[in-house]
Amino acid sequence: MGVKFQKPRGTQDILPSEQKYWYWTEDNFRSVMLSAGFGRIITPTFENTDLFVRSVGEDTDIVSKEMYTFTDRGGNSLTLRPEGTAGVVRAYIENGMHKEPQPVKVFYWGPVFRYDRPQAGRYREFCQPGLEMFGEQDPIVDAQVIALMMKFYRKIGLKDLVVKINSIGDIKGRAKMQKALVDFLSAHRRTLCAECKRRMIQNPMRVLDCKEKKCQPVIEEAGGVLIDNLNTASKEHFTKVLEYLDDMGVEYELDHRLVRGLDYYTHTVFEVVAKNGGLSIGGGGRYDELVKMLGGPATPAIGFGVGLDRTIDLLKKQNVAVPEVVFSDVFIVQLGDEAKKKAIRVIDQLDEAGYRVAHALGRSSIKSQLRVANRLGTKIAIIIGEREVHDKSVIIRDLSDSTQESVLDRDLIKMLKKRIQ
RNA sequence: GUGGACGUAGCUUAAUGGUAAAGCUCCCGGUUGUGGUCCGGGCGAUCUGCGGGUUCGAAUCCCGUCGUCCACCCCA
Repeated sequence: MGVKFQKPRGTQDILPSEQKYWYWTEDNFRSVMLSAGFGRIITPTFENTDLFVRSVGEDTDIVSKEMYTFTDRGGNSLTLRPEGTAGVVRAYIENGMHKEPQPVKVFYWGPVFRYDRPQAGRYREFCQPGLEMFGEQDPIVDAQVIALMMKFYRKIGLKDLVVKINSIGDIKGRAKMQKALVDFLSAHRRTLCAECKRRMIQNPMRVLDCKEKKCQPVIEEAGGVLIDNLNTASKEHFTKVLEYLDDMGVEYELDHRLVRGLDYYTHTVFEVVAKNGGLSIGGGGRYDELVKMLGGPATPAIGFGVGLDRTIDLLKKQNVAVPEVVFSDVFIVQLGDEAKKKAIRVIDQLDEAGYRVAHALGRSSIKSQLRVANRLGTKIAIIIGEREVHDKSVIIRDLSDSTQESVLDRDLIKMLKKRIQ
């Protein structure tokens, strides 16, 4: 059979056998968020293109070459969200959430889209849970948010992670810092690649992202230039954040080259990676100017996003045992027409009692039905044949140890409870 | 966006110019109503992602295209 259609490049089918990882991470994420006082928010999967251009930044890779942008029938330019923050900030402003008690704490879970060349751990549609916290600029929340993110990773069972962290300063110091950076880069312009020379003028911070070999020595130093030129307030903020992290026992690693691919960040930026290297599985930072920039009141804010697909890849790589999804507690086997009718009644009864009931009513031989039960991994089989119909009884068989007993219909639930706690 | 490898039944692979194999899975059976192991049998590639070309003849060679993976880039 030739397959006519295949999934679009960079997308994935996540089959039932994979779902245990999704339930596991989703349940944990939700409980970590709820217990920390975050409320769930669901925003549209697509927004006006301009929202992303303005917030993420025109000269970022995301906006300049990775967005799924389309024109709808009304002629509006819309874009499938390439990240989670912009939409939440828009919602915060649009719904007047700045009138709610601050800080406002929300979390989300959903797909994001980037037109990028697929690779292991890199998809065009991927799942990105995250949180945003508005209205608090104290460095303690930077540390708390990072700690919360690590708590999630710890709860799902990941080990050996480290937070890479840096500060890119506040907006007031940005001009001076950028000038120092540009001065420094200009002095070394001959050793920089063409792209960097362009970025130096358009968006100097982005030069730090360059991986061009010839630029490396300069960039290495440039990171130091940034840190050295943080203004006093920014330095203080960053120092406090690190202090709090030390205090909370969160393991971090300073990375002066970390500037992140989105323009809206200020102060603290961070990414999480496995200690033995690999892709970053989550990241975030503070963005104190974004709310105002998008038309809201000046509001400090901070957030992070988790790359769930990569997180799950890492769970597998680290052989973390996640709970199996139980598809069925009992399996009903029926033999003959009358038994089949009785089976339907028993299925209802057990369903009402809260059991997950599996069956293969379309099959007739006991062998084939038990084979299915075995394949599903069901612990208990309930066998109903002609004899049981007459005796008003059923056979309860424990497939794990091959013991079985005949019980009267009216004792079924009671006897089942003994075998399944 | 750049460079490279790869693409055979649901899955993992074999066959490298001569009319597509195997294991697993799946289905059926191994005496009266009992699974997992074992044994026997069967379904399964409208033919080797798709389209074109070279050739008497292609899964095997060439081109294009789609997809996967790797490196770069970027990030989640």
